[in-house]
Amino acid sequence: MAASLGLCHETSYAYSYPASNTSSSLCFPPLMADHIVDGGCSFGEFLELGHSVYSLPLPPPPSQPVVVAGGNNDQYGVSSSSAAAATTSRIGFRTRSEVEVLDDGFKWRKYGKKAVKSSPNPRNYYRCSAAGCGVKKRVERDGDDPRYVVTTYDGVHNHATPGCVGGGGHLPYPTSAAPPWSVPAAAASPPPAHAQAWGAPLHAAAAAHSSESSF
DNA sequence: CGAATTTGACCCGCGC
DNA sequence: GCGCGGGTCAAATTCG
Repeated sequence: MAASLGLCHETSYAYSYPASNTSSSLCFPPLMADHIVDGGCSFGEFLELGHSVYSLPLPPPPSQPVVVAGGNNDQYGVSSSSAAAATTSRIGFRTRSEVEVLDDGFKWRKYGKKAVKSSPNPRNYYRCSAAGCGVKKRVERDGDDPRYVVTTYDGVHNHATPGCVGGGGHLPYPTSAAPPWSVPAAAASPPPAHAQAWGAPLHAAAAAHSSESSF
């Protein structure tokens, strides 16, 4: 199983997506479906789900449905946002990693670093370097447990990652097996059987990840 | 030489 | 209205 890979199987995810956006080809870090267990999913806070911790930083939309993948509300909390958020979705997840910059297939350019009060660790700001793509992400070490890195994505990529498109092979899963959050509106289907494989290559990041076998 | 990173300053929004 | 905190910008520096 994923744990044997010695990778970031302790990953927490939180994501909210505009239900209207179904055309985006998103490739976010691997989700260890096999590690996602039960947990009363609630918005606005991290959820410890077995080895994984989920957080849903955005408040639940008042009327939009929460699209859940895997047929299990406790597995994937993909919340749809209101119209106002149709262009600004936010996804947050916590990953146990020694490196802060996880290789998710996209090319990020750092544009800022800031010490925030909510955390003793500085927060780094990255922007997708792809032309026309305004997706941003914030990366910071978890104040409670520095072993974890909290990453928050802001926005939706309007392009495929080099690893997502055929031939790239950068990401740990094939495009056809895009993770549920890549197709929010239709995410009510179970994750692909090979979802576990998503946990494989976070490449450099993965290489630097601490071995989970000790935990 | 070009691209990416670093770092301080500035701007904006929110709470008091 | 003021102060604080968070986020972004832009110039300088560093690295490939």
